[in-house]
Amino acid sequence: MHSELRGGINSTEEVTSKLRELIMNGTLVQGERLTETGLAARLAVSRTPVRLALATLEREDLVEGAPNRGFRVRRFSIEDMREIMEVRAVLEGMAARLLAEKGLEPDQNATLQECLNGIAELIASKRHDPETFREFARINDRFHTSIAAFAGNTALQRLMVRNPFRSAPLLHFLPDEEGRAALIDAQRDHIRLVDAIRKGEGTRAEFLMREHGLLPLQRADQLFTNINKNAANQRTDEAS
Amino acid sequence: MHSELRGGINSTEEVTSKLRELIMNGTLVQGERLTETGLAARLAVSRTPVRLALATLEREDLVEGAPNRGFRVRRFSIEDMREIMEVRAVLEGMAARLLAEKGLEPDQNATLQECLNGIAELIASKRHDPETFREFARINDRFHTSIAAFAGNTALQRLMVRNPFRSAPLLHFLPDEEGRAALIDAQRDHIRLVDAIRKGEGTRAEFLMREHGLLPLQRADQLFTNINKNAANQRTDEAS
DNA sequence: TCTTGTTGAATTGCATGCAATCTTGTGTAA
DNA sequence: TTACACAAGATTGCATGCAATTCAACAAGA
Repeated sequence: MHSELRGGINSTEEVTSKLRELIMNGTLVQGERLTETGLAARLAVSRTPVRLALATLEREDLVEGAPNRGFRVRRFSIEDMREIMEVRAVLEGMAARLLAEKGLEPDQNATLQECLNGIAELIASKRHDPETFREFARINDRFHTSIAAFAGNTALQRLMVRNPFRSAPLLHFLPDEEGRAALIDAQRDHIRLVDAIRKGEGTRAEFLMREHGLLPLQRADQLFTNINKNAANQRTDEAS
Repeated sequence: MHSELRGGINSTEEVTSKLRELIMNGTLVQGERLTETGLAARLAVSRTPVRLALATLEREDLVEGAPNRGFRVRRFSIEDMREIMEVRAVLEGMAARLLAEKGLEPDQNATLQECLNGIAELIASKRHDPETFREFARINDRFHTSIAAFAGNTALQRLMVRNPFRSAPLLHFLPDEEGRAALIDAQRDHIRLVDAIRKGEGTRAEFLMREHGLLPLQRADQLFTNINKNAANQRTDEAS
């Protein structure tokens, strides 16, 4: 009974976010079996909140369950991630368009500008350590979340909050140099995006955002291509 | 303990879909309080599956719950419905674009054609009774569901299946003549949409679908305008 | 060696008890 | 009459027991 929990109003919520975190940061490996009793013991609660939490996570597509056979951590293939990002890109594009069409309030404009400035500072600092990338992820998240919130469509906003996939975590898989390049690319996109929104150019904003949303995917492809090339080269080497 | 249930493998699923149905068809009124014990008694199960079902429905935005204060049926304002439809229209537009870009398999093409033919028959029959509208709703649903399925993005498909709002039910609120007009409009949209998909014109398909998705909204606005006009006239009458 | 049947342990799904929290109705004081 | 306080009833949230199902290991037969 080592209480890894305690601190929230109700257990179910605590368990849900704790599990979400454990899955997202890889502590619970993809495909791993999740038993109610096991998790209950680990989190020092009874099976009831665990069961509730798992049902919630199933709706978020973080775990998948079969009747009478419990749950396991969902496996995400590259193809799955591509699909999720495509959907996200379209939804975020919609948010950008709505915001451009509606116009920015002064404080909203200021918020976006803060994000631009923050990332600009990070780039100017020329650092490429993990902390820099985490800071980028925070600002980037705020930038995108803000646009979704400012767009004024609560149904859209809710959908995006629940769709758990953010692109930033992918940066961790890139080597430092590439990570820095990705950061610069992202900033370039952000600047053009904010420009379009400020000018009320809805269609331009929408498609800039779509393209921006697929940016990490291109890098993933690139990574994959490199990996495949290496594999191919190795096979050629072996054959000779 | 009048068993309104029994017939499925597990209770939770049964309760979930039963509740979904009760909410959708209006048996459970918007804003109505839902007590676990009440529902459990009504559906002849214990509180456990009811609790799980309510958690699921909360994620679907059909009910809303507050900590320690249970759940109530969610209230949908006109504005809420507009927002949901806008999101749906964008997602369906995406599906149409993907399908157009990917190209139709022969059997997929046949399925869409069947839908077109079915609705054409309904229009030709010149009937405007409730059964005709229900049949339209069925075919219409199949049409849209098929496009979502054929698009080949499972993340998108899942999102659309879970977003419970379909436009067809709104037709019930329209007088018969308007309903028939709406049906003709929809068919016109469908034909152009399928044309765009067949020709691989992704952008055209996407925006036709967006416009099509907002069609019931325009009619709702029209209805509302009429209602308001009536109200205004009555006020003028009273004043004179 | 591979397939198939069987048995026991593990696990899920549901029911229910109990404490904590909220709601509601009544009484009291200003 | 209104505002407030308080207590009783109702309801939620969590823990846990029990039956039904599934899983795993092992043995028997092809």
